[in-house]
This record gives sequence, structure tokens and C-alpha cells, in this order.
Amino acid sequence: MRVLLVEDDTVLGAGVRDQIKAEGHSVDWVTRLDDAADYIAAATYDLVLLDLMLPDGRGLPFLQNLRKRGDVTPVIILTALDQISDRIDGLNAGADDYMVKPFDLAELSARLAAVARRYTGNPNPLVEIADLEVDLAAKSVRRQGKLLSLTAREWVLFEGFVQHPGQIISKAQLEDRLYAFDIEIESNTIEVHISRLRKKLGREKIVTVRGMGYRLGET
Amino acid sequence: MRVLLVEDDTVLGAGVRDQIKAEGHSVDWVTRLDDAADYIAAATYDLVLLDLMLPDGRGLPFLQNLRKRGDVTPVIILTALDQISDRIDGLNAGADDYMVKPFDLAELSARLAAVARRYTGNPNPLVEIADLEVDLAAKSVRRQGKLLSLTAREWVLFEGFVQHPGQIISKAQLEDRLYAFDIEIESNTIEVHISRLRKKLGREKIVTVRGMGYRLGET
DNA sequence: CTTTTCCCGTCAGGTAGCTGTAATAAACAG
DNA sequence: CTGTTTATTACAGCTACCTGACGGGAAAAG
Repeated sequence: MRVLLVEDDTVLGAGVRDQIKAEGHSVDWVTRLDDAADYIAAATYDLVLLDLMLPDGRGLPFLQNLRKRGDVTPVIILTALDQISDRIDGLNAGADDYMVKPFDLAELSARLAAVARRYTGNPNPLVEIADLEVDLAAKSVRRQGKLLSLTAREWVLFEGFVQHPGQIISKAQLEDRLYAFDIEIESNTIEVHISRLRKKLGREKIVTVRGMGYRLGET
Repeated sequence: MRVLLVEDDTVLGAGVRDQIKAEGHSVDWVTRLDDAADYIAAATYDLVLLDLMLPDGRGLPFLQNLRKRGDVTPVIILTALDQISDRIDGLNAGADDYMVKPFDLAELSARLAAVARRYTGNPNPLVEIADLEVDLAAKSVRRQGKLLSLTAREWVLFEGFVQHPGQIISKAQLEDRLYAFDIEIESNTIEVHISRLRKKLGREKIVTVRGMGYRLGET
């Protein structure tokens, strides 16, 4: 397995690198996001270990960008920010897992193995809906081959429809997908997002069921 | 998505169950490994949330056994904070993820979504009535394969018939389904709705029982 | 730091289609 | 045949929904 380690802490980085090598994998170690981008562009890795705080920027936007470009390489986030919100943001940004520093090296091994198991021999399954190609893992949609750029909320909503094809999803459920359950919303936000989605996907892809909610159109 | 929750703590269990339900998934909740085995054998789940310490045994051997039998249902382990070695063992035993108690419900959502990403929707159970296929979860009816679009009221009425097959339902009862119990109605609204329903479903699907109400036609 | 860009929540005006009502026809029981 | 219950159709009101526009705010660009 080829692993790219993006970590600026030299002590921790060396420890992680040695551990992974000890497991029989090959490791490239960079300390800056710029370098990481170059390395990823040049070679294909089976796993990226990504620190979120780096000298030349934050890791989260970097990861989002990566996913937006259609890259599906498994990413495990390494973070000192032990706040739950950061962890969730990481997962939502397209990370496959996260580890909070300082972490046990044995735990690193276990997660390494889990990710490897999850992804070996699994090219990303594509869901086809009329002229759309949806890659749930990569969070990407193509329409007639052309990559659509959905915003974060748009994707969350659309993902819901794809995961429950044919099922009617109420506006309350869609709200729950977008917002933490304690946050109130007092306007037609959902309708607006649906409208924006339809403009990108094609009007007929999302069907209104008056008084009940929305559902994916028949393929 | 169908979720099996294996957790003996009643407070935590109830919270998790409610959260998952709020996301639109269906949940079965058991507190013993024996029961879990029965449930898994009887139905197919899309996700299992597994506590490791249960009254009738430990979850780890249970999980290993499950994997040994070739079951690949995604499993997320729920474990107390102080059992780090268990977490590693869990991942090695074939778990897809773990969560440390006490965990934030928002984090549960995120991880649920991560698992659901890989989940390719199993079709919901269908109720068959003559040439109709009824999907209660999706609130959809197909007639000879073609999707019918019922309105909100129509669906509520029809759902009532499907949930009580063969049973005679009075017009008063149907009114109660449509309207809050205090609202009065002074016209033949129910009859009109029945008429509209019959036009969509096929005249013979709903049988009039003069003086008493309506019931579903013989399958 | 300033400028620009983009995302998102809110609002208002417009539209479509569901739904209750009533009028009329049909079915049924005695 | 007569009275009663149910079916069907048409229609108007109203509610849920759609969509373009706007501004605040955050992130990216300069």
C-alpha cells in the first residue's frame, strides 16, 4: 500500500512514518499542502494521512478541493482539534476517518487496515439516474459527462434522494439533514435549495409531491 | 435504511434510537446478543450498532463469528472510553467503525451518513394487492409497474385500507384519519376522495359496504 | 488590508393543483 | 315505485409551492 503522510510535526511524522513502514507499506512524507498537491498529482496513493493545521494553510479546504476534483483516495484526518464540530466537518468534507492527536500507533495500524480493507478492489460504484452519474463516495455528479459543482447543502439534499430512491422525503426530514436538530428555520429555505438543485440537475429529476415532500424522478 | 441497535443501556439506547428514527431510518433495538443473532438471522440490516459489553456476553466474539459466517453487514462498535485495546481489536475483528461513549448525537449522524454512503438501497418490503404494488415506506403505489401519483389525502386513506386489509372502515373513521378529531365536515368529501382513488387504482380495489363503510377488495 | 466571489437564508409575488362543496346521476333496499 | 345511500362531475377558493432578487457574511483573490 502506498501512503502519503502530510504532517509538519517532525517528531510525530517520523513516528508515524516508521510505524507504517514497519507494517510493510511505502510512505512519502511531506510537510506542506503545496507539496501534497504535487505528490498527489504525480502519483496515485492508496491512502492519505492529512494533518489539518499546516504551515501553508488548513487541510479542510484542501480536502474539499480534492474531492471536488473527483479524487476518491481514502483520507484519514490527523487533528489536534479535539472539538466534535471539527471532526464532523472533516467527515462531511469527504474524509474517511479521523484520529485525534496524540494517538496510539497501534490504533493507527488498525485504522490503516480498516481503510485498506474497505477500499481494496472497490472502484467507486456509480449510481445512474437518467443522464446523471452519481458517485456517492466522491460526492460528485456528472450530467452528460460534465461535472456539476453542487454546493455543500445541495449535495446533502441530493445525497438523501439518491440514498432513498423512489421514497418520498418530507421537508422536515430534509431540514434534519441540513441542520443540527436544535436549530430552527423559519422560511422556505428547503424550497429554494430544491429550486437551485433542479436548475443544475434538470427540472424533472426531483418531483414535488404536494403536501408530503419530494422524491427522485423515475429514471 | 434498516438499523439494528444492540445496546443494554436503556437511556443511551433510547436516545440513539430516536436520533436514527429522526433521520428517517427504521430501527430495531435489542439488549442481548441472543436477540441480536435472531434478528440478524431473520432480517437483513443495512447497519448494526454493537455495544461490546452486554449482559449475556461480549460483543467481540459475536462480531468475529458474524464475519466468519460471511456476513458483511456494516458494523459500528459502541464502546466506553477506557477500552482502547477493544477499539483496535474491534476494527481488526471486522468492524467498520467505532464510537466512544459518551458520543455526540451529531457525530452519530455523521458516521451514519458515512456508512450510508456505501449503502445501495435495498428495496422496501412491498404489499401486493391484485395488480398493485404498495410501498408503505416510500408512500408509493405502482399499478402494473407504473407509478401512480396519489395526493396527500388519497394516500392517507389508501394507507388505512392497506394497513387493515379485509377490515371494514367506516366513513367516520376515515374522516378521523384525514382531519383532526375536532374538525367537522359537512359534505360528501369522503365519497369524493374514494371516487378519485378508485379512478386511479381501479374500480374494484375498494369495495363499498353499504351502510357500514368501505374495505379493500379481495387480492 | 481591500476587493471580489460565492454561498446561503429571507422575502415577495406569482402559479398550479389539491380539496371541499354542491348539484346531479346512479345504485340499492323494501 | 319511493326513499335512501353512494358515485360522479364540475368548479372555485385556497394553500403549498416555485422562483427571481437581495443582502449579509465568509472565504478566496489581489
